[in-house]
Amino acid sequence: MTHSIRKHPACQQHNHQDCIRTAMQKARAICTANEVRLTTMRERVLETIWQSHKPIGAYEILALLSDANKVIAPPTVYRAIEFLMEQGLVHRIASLNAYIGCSQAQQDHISQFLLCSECGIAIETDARLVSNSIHEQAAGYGFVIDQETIEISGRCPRCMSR
Amino acid sequence: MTHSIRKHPACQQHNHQDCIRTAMQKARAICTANEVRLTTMRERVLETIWQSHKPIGAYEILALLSDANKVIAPPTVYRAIEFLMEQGLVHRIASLNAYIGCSQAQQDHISQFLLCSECGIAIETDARLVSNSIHEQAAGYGFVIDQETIEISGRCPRCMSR
DNA sequence: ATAACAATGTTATAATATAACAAATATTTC
DNA sequence: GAAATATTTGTTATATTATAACATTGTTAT
Repeated sequence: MTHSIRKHPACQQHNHQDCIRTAMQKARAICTANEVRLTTMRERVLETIWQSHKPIGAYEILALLSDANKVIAPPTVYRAIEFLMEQGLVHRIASLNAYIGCSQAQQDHISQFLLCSECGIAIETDARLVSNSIHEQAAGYGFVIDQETIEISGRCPRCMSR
Repeated sequence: MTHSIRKHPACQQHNHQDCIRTAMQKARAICTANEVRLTTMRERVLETIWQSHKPIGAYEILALLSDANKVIAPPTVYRAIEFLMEQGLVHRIASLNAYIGCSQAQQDHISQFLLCSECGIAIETDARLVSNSIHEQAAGYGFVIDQETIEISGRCPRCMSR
């Protein structure tokens, strides 16, 4: 039996405005539930991060939010990112020093990313199986896990077929 | 049937000079085999990285190799690190912006690290099982893997039993 | 309205990493 | 072995990413 290739939205033609809208709605709901404030600044940063399915750097966010009238300083962006990560709305991609919107916010999950080195896209996948292997092995060493950074770089299906 | 906890050398009392000596010998052999030059500078950087089982930052290496007589500049250290990584003698820990000696140099392997947030120790483990799960999942998305960054942070057995 | 708290602005600087070109050191070729 | 070539290291400058510390503004509760 052959499985067909699962297509991740990020790698397909899609109405990205919907992605953003959905993400923002979810974010508002989560912040309400958590009784924390999704301020204008935090909302703008999250929206900017969701601009694409590619991880974005803090200074890139900064540039997009700044203009002649209003220049935003690094701490403002980093503080918003910190907040968004605390609420599980954003992940940090350590291997790229960049940030990406969480596509399964609120659902308790272990994140794992497939990062295309050609187009830059990040595919967040369910890492349950992978995580099980990791936990098993860690347990073998008496190691207690706190956080898992699983970042896989390579080429996405779209870039492969070109 | 219960398995006993596997003890990683890094987490045990051991003669660390032996670790260093063995690593340096292996390094020399690998560089000879690869027909590349393990110069004095590269050797000193590798030796410094092997000073402990904890990932070390580039600027920390720099400080250890510099003194009043001779101040070493960043590019020197970064170039040595680059070389050592190319030869598979050193790994970069993305989540810490730090470097660690490879404990299974030359053996073609996928590295995975258990990083203790308390004592800083890094345990390199065989990631074959984990990697299988990852490859399986990536294949499901039509994603072709190039490099795997698997960094697990938590608490090592030694710190747990204190 | 005022106190208390939270978020943002502002300035400065820390930490990590690389670019570009010059000098020194090895290696190869003759 | 000397000249030509390639590799490595030195040097200076600067890019990139991130945080510290304190002032100001905005929000919430009393």
